[in-house]
Amino acid sequence: MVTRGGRRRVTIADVASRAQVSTTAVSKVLRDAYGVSPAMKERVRAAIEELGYRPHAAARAMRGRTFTVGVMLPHLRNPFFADIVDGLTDELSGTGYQAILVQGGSTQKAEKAAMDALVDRQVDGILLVAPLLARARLEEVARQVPVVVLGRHERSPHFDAVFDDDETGAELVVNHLIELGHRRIAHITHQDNSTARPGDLLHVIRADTYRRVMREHGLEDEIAVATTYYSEEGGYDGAQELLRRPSRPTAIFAGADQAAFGVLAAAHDAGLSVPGDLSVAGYDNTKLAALPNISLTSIDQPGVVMGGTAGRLLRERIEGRTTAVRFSVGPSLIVRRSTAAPADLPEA
Amino acid sequence: MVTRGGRRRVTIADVASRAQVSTTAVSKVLRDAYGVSPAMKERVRAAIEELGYRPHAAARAMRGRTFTVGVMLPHLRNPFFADIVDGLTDELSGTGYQAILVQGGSTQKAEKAAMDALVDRQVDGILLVAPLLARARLEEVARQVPVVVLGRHERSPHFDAVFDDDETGAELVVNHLIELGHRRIAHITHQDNSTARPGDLLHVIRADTYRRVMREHGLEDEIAVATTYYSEEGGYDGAQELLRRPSRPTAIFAGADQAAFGVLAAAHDAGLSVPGDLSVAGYDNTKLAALPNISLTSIDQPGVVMGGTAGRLLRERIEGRTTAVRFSVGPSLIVRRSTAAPADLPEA
DNA sequence: TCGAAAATGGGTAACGTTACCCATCGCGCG
DNA sequence: CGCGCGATGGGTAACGTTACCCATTTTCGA
Repeated sequence: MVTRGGRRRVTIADVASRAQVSTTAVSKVLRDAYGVSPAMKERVRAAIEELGYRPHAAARAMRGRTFTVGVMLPHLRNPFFADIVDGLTDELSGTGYQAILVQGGSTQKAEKAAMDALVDRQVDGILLVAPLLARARLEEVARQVPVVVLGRHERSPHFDAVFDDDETGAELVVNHLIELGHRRIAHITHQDNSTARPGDLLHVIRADTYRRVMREHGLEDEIAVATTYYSEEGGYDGAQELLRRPSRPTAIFAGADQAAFGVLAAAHDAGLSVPGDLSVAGYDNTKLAALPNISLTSIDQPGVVMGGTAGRLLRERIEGRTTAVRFSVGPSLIVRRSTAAPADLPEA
Repeated sequence: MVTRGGRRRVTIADVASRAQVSTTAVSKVLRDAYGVSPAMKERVRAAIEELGYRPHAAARAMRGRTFTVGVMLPHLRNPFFADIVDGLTDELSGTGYQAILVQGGSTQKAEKAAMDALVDRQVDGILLVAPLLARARLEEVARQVPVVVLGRHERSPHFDAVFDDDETGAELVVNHLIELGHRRIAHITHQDNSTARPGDLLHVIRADTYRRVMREHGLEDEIAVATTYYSEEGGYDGAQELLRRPSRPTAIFAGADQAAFGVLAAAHDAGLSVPGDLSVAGYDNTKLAALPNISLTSIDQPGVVMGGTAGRLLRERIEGRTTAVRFSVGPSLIVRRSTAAPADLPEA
């Protein structure tokens, strides 16, 4: 290891000698601990200011808190994650906590490595966004550090869950399409590589709800699901597959906007007009969905609220709460120009 | 701080007693240091395996390396950043290094805080993506830890720079529009909040190049620049402003795809067809640009390569290199359907 | 006025790891 | 046969911070 040229870091000892107090005193001031007179507090604060002291997070990690929360995201491509992180950062700002992010990737191995990386760095709490691992594995981590899981409907006594009511969301979409007069409504879902209980995964819930609503309207024979990925390529491939089927769907409900964008591309390449020949709906209401050229009907999830709530729950857990909390937010349907009545609608 | 229920962490001492060697020996094995016999190495490895030992990054941070590199991103909304991070992660995989990300935000204060957070966490190297701070401030950090800056054309003796040749890229776009027959070509640039030397900032280079190429073609009187932001809103507002001007442009070159998406929306809302009434070009060639409904002419930057290179340079610096490197990648023009000859093209 | 309790300040041993140094052993060479 | 050196292994003092405990001073009620 090369020795860097910079001056030695300002430590608590430097502050102590400057303020003519003990290092213990400085530490107490920093932590707002008991046993400090206002006068001493003032002197120490001044010394901190003058010397530009910043706590050494790694050293703190050896003893106390790091004032760091770790966030694991599957990837950075979904703009919805940006909302979550913004909500979290907002909630954390002013509390002295800093968020660090790591990429979980798409395999369980990579995800485990990412989680371990956070544990090894001694973060005070971890937010897991849409993890793949089985609940038992998450609970293992939750035994070591406070955990909040976002995007899974888990009911665990050991960590909190924040999620969108995907059942209601999917219902809104499918009902909307049925009300428009569609019967051959297909769905594109996500191929998971997960060992979680299927019923806890948002894409499974969306797909199951799609099937249930179809059945409830006597459309069980029209159920058609393509299992690809919640990504542009996945949407494209899924749509191609669905459009090749003998009874071509008149509407496709993609489980995520990203996939819906791929559906739009596939429709275009197949020479189908949207919504003339095919209605398309997504989920997440990403900003792009609102662009006039796209104008995608979608489900809005309050990502900022979800991220903020996750941050609050994490802080509560760090402060000592041990009872589990589940927080569900309500989705809302945003109708745009990608959905309309099917062209061949038989007059009622 | 609550004491967590989990078992005590496995430490180097546990491994040592299991393998019947000293902690020093274990440390040596971990670091591949000199003075270990193959036999001992094997024993220690076995013990590590059996106990599931993982190095405690925070403890390492007190003495040696953390095997962590920090990445500061302005935000998570630009999918181009995902490519950079993927490139970096790829390059780092197998080397034992882990990347952690922090959000820099849009103010210099937030950016400074984000950088400090990385320094305080004792990362071995830092990748700064499109930072706002003045070079002197970056060099201050670079004195303490290896730094690579991505997206600025900086020439500093103290850190490496990885960037796209924005001059060539902007030239490609403007020449393309001129060749199509456009004369009233406008540009949307980014309002920076930066104290960096303007000539080092990519958006300034793109804007300056736009002006230069226009002048070189005798079009100095047609130069029109809207200074908003590289974001959808920014593109929308900028386009509105440009389209209100007396001599309405027939083409708009937005400095980033995100802004170009906003331009498309503004054109739509103004009742202008693209490319019939207005040609639009972007920069970055994000995936969305390729969607048939958008089909945006853009400049492709090899983000994965840039991120990978940044990772390599960072590792080299961590290994001891102190001479500065600048790495520039070549952009390429991707022509799509958002650009065409202007409608009122006078026959030549 | 005395004693006890509260308020205030500091000493010190950890936390897990690594860098530096020293001790031992065996072997080859003069 | 003795010496020196390379190979191998370990002891130990940091790194910067905090938690626990103890010492001293101040306050206040009886």
